[in-house]
Amino acid sequence: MSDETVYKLDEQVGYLLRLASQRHAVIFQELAILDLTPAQFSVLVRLSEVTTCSQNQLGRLIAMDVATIKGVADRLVKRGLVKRAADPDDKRRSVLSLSQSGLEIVDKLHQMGRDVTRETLAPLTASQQKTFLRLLGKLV
Amino acid sequence: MSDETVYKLDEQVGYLLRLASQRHAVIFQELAILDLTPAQFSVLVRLSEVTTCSQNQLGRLIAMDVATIKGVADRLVKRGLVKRAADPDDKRRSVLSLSQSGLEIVDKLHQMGRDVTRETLAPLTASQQKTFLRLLGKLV
DNA sequence: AAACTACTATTAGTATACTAACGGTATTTC
DNA sequence: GAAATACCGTTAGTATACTAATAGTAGTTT
Repeated sequence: MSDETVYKLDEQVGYLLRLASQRHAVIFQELAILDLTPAQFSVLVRLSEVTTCSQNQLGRLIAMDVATIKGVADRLVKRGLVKRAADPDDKRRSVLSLSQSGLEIVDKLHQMGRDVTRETLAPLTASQQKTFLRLLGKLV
Repeated sequence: MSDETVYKLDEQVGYLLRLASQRHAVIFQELAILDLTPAQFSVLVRLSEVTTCSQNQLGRLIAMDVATIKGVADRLVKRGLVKRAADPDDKRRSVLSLSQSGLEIVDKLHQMGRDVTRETLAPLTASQQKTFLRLLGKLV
């Protein structure tokens, strides 16, 4: 006889993380400006913080694979929210920065991000929200 | 002056959920038998619980889109872990069930799932783990 | 300076995860 | 019993997210 209880899929972290991410994605989509995705949002916000950055370096700053950041950046450049330029000092690099349109929506992005977080955490009390974010932060 | 504090990407639920999911995916991959993915794992475990199920219904039981479950089921059928049969009572439906090979690994799946969860939650104390899972469950 | 190593970005391939549209089948409603 | 509605699975298209391979560039070591 094992001391383990019956295995319940609905109690596993990985499964619950997927469900929570799904719910967050729905909320994000409802509140998103310009039909931005969470990944695109992260790129824009981080880029506004660092002003200028090589593509791979930016990926590292938001935990995105080089192949992933490539695609996300491509779409943002195509939409005119991000500029891509050659680095004069290092021919390997392309330097990313926000375009004028990108710069103009930064404040709206922050407000939108706050709304998404508020709505996502709404099922929890203020104190539970603090606890949850603290513990979630430890798992990263 | 706003009463809101500065917007920090690293403190937003959505961003943290993505990072936590990434870490979980890495751990899952390290401990996975047969190179199973988390999605495939969910299908197999749920299918072992219900024995038999239509494809779309199974998707609903693990919060997977009809288009998503289609792809996941296809790969599992191709690998011989899942059987797909026509429903004699409803010509629209295809009925899914575990194959012999699928049935034989159920116990290993449970053990593996427990290991993944244990490793993923390792940064937290036992009491924190309970709290975290409870709060995460409220966000689903 | 040549060799080695490390980093840059790109590409191809796979696996989720969604939307939207489709044709087929069941059920309900009148 | 015919029409309307709902559900089934499939397909095409888009967006993340990874691996692995590649070519080009930069730095380091000898």
